[in-house]
Amino acid sequence: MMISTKGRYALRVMIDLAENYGKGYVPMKEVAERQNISLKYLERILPVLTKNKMIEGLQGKGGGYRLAAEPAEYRVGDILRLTEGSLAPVACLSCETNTCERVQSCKTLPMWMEFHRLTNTYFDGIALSDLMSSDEFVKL
Amino acid sequence: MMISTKGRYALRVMIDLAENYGKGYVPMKEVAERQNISLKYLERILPVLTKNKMIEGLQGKGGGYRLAAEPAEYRVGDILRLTEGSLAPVACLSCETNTCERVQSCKTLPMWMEFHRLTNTYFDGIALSDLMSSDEFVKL
DNA sequence: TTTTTTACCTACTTTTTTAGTTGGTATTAG
DNA sequence: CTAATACCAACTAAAAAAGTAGGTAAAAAA
Repeated sequence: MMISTKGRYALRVMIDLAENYGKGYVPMKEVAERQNISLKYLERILPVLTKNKMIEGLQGKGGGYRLAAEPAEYRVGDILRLTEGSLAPVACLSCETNTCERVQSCKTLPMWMEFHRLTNTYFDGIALSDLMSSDEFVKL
Repeated sequence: MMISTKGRYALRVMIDLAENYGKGYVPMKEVAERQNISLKYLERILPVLTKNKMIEGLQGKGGGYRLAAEPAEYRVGDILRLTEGSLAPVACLSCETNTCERVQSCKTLPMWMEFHRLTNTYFDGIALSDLMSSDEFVKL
């Protein structure tokens, strides 16, 4: 399985916040209930999104989270790469610590690279706004 | 990471056998040495390929494995689906045990389904013969 | 100023998956 | 009979995934 709960939950939270865009700060407790996800687990997933300015958190009563920009500004690819670390299909692509000494002769590497490119292109082609309830998701 | 060693090793074994196609049975010991993979681990991975008639094993001295058909007959997608179980990006797609009760309202499901289709199409578009040393792998 | 509500933080735990290893048995050629 | 091979089942160690526990800090409302 390529996408873990981290990425899937983060995406669902982002969609939820997108659907509440413009209504101020939304408490994560509400999102967790709506999405039926453990609040505590969500709290562990969100920091990477706030640190990368995707969402903004406000502490205290009346606080919560909100999107930092319009839903159309967000690419699903960015959200998944942040939360999953990478969308690479095999380890030797995910970072520069490529310790594989067969790189030069590897017969499958080009295939993995091309698939990686394809994956990024696909998810970068989808905006958060494409996944909101009002829209029907249609993609060739 | 989507593809584990099971799928990657199986693919390398298949390429190795493809490059020795027509030369009779090749002992897995040789393949393991060439590919620098534990023979014992390979022995655990291969049964699914033999049971599905992808390769043929012959016991005893002078035995080994060989492809059951020409390299061009094999699709990378088939090899990966057999060894990895499925190429689905998320669990809710990989089988009919879809216990998720949000199926109807899930805003991300169509996106995962389309990516799944894309993935299968990509890997089904590559034949084992495309990965052999003689060929230069070029794919749009 | 006290209470309540929220984000934010760190360490721990449990379960599952991955990546093997160990120790064999069955079969076949020479 | 011996050597080389495929074939088989149980076990193990390490890592990752998925989530819990138990707080602190900040801000608004009472």
